[in-house]
Amino acid sequence: MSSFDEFDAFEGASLSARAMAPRPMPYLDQLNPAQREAVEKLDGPVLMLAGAGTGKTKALTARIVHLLNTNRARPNEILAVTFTNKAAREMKNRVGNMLGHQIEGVPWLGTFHAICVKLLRRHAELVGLKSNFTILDTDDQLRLLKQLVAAANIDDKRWPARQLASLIDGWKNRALTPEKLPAADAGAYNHMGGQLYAQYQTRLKELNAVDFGDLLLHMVTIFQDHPDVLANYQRWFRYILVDEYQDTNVAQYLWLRLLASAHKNICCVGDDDQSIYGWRGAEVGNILRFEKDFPGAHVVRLEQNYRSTGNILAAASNVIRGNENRLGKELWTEADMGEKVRLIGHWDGDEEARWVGEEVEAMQRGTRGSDPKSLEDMAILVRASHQMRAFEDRFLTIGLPYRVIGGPRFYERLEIRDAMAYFRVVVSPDDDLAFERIVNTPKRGLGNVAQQKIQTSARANGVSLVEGARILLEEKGIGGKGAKELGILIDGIDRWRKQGTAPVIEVPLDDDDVIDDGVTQTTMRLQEGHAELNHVELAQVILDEAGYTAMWQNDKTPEAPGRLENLKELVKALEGFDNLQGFLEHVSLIMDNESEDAEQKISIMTLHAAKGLEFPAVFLPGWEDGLFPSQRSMDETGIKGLEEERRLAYVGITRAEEICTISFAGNRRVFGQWQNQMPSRFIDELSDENVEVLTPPGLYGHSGGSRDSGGGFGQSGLESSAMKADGYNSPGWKRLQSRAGQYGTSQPKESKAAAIDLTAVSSFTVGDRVFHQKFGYGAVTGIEGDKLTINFEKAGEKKVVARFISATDDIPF
DNA sequence: GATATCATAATTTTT
DNA sequence: TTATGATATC
Repeated sequence: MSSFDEFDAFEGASLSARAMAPRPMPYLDQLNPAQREAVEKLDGPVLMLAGAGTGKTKALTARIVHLLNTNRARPNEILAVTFTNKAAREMKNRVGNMLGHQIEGVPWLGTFHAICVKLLRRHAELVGLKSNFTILDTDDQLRLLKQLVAAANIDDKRWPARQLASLIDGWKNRALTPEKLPAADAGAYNHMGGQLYAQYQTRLKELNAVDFGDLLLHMVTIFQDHPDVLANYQRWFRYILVDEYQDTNVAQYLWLRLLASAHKNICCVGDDDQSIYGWRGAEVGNILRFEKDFPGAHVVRLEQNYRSTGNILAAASNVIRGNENRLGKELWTEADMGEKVRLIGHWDGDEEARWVGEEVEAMQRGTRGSDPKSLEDMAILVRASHQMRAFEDRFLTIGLPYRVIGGPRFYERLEIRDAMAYFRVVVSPDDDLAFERIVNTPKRGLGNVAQQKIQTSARANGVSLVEGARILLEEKGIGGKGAKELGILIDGIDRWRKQGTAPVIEVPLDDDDVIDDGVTQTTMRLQEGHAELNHVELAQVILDEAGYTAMWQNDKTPEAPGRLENLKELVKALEGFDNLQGFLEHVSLIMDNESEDAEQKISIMTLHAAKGLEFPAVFLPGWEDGLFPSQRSMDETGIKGLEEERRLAYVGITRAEEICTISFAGNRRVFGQWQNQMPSRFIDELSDENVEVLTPPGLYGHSGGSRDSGGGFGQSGLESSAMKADGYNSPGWKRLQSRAGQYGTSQPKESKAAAIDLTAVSSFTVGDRVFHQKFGYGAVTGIEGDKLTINFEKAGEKKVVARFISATDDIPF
């Protein structure tokens, strides 16, 4: 409001005065003093220490807008880096909204990796690559390493290639090229580490390929070895912004420091208390050292939290206070104290899952002392993904819709990588890794021996695998079924390439993010005229004619339908690109997993995956020493590891807005063995006065008891009042229903018996063969209300709610 | 070259 | 316990 008052004052002024008036800055008025300070201090180094839920994205986006608004920089002179595509997308959207779409956007806002790809394609030749290099996924990387390890005659039992991969990864994170590798590191992996690393890098160059780590490493190398190139970018990027600075590794740090060293207009945003990726190479030291790196740095602390209640904040603060190495921040809030953090112990992990399930349902009904909550408003955050299983099993049994966040990303899935390998072979015939991947997928009768022959032939003739295979066939080096199939595949590759190719011409690059540094390529290749098939049709043809689609259609495993679905999605995603090549260049960096579905579900994810998210109600199960904090973490990195675990605890608690429930179990099955568990040491670090201890049902007296424990309640005062407030006539229930109604598809999610799907129940009888999304095929062995007992072929006997089951017959009875 | 069987290892995973 | 990967066997 107030900003517009100012603006209105010009209404009566002279035209010239009005024309020269500064642009209004309404975005500044929405900031608190600390945020505003961080936004307005535009020049020189700034460290924005932003605690959880303190509005750092808001400040960051406002800062970008302010840079533009004050004419400090044009949109393409701002470099803004994030770690995730999601964060980049959100920032782009918010900048766009603030600017009211007056400009097209900020072209150099993106992830470290995305920006480095863009830069590296311009300067690829400086590190011996062509600008159309491919980005290898971890699969390809591992396959390549395995070959090198085998060639070096190393027993990969004792020295798994995987281990070498993570060593190399670590070196790249630390910006160590093979030449710079310290002797101590080079001696790792049976004294061969350094040597194999060098060989790996050589091989990558031969393949015109890079891995994720190379994207940063190559750019650092280029900047270090070519001061002229660096100087151009130093001039070009007048202002630099960095999100999640506590997560930067050495390579990213060097990259930033090189770019910022001239003007030092760098603003880093982060929270040392949320540094949880040390094991991935992140250096908390980077943020702790900022003021030394950039003398005279302006440090701003964002400490007002807009997310959580007082109790939650206080409990979290007390935990994190246990860490020695921190810059120190104290979060505060204007919000009420709210409910205390709830703490509860259980007999074992199953009991814990059962209890959480009941709590979730109670919260849905609104019988937990607060308004009814949607499942979308709740999350279960675990330390390790194997903890999810108990919850999934339980939720399946009671029919509670859930969603697991994380897991393999879309482009990491087997079928997507296979499909992309086909595309790669067609687009770049010398992509040996892609060829290796698909040569016998689907099965073509080309096993180890045949593949070895292809390798030998290729090497002997100094050509790619595809050509090697062609020669091998001409020389009749292999015979039988394999030879025939290989011939079909090679013909197919030739044909597909022809069908998808049109004449190529060079056209000037007309892009507002071109940097005029004299080195940049100023033309790009464009397809002219018409190919026989457009790239979307081509993709479909490739998958069909290669027999890849058929392979999954004939597959009887429960995953097969989903995989076909994913393939369809992949082909559809192609529509957003001009050609296959363009798709392949970007896909590994941009495809993510988010599929929005209409149904309301509770989220289950790891604590790591939860960073940056928030939920009204959060469950934190498994707070037991050894599990959380993780024993391995403490064993491997000692106090450093423990402190990172503690930060993880802090991250977990601060995800909660209103209700935070911590739980632990006294017994847990670890690798099949029952183990006694001690409550996590972090539990005792919670401040007493902010915690309410709940008593679990069943701990005293009967053990666990029946599932339908609408009557299993009775332990705390909350519940007795909850019981009274229950019933479908209560205001809470009505609100729940009306809210559910907004989402069209979803029926009111059960308050127990409320939503039994009678048609589903009646449609099954004992003995029916049925299909379940997760467990696959099975036979019905019992029916009990809306729950079916099913003996699954793969998963064994389970009790599952009928609506998750579909009949395998097509007869709809 | 494909299938069955056995040994082995087992956090967290932004790109 | 379980999932995965390498060897043994057909």
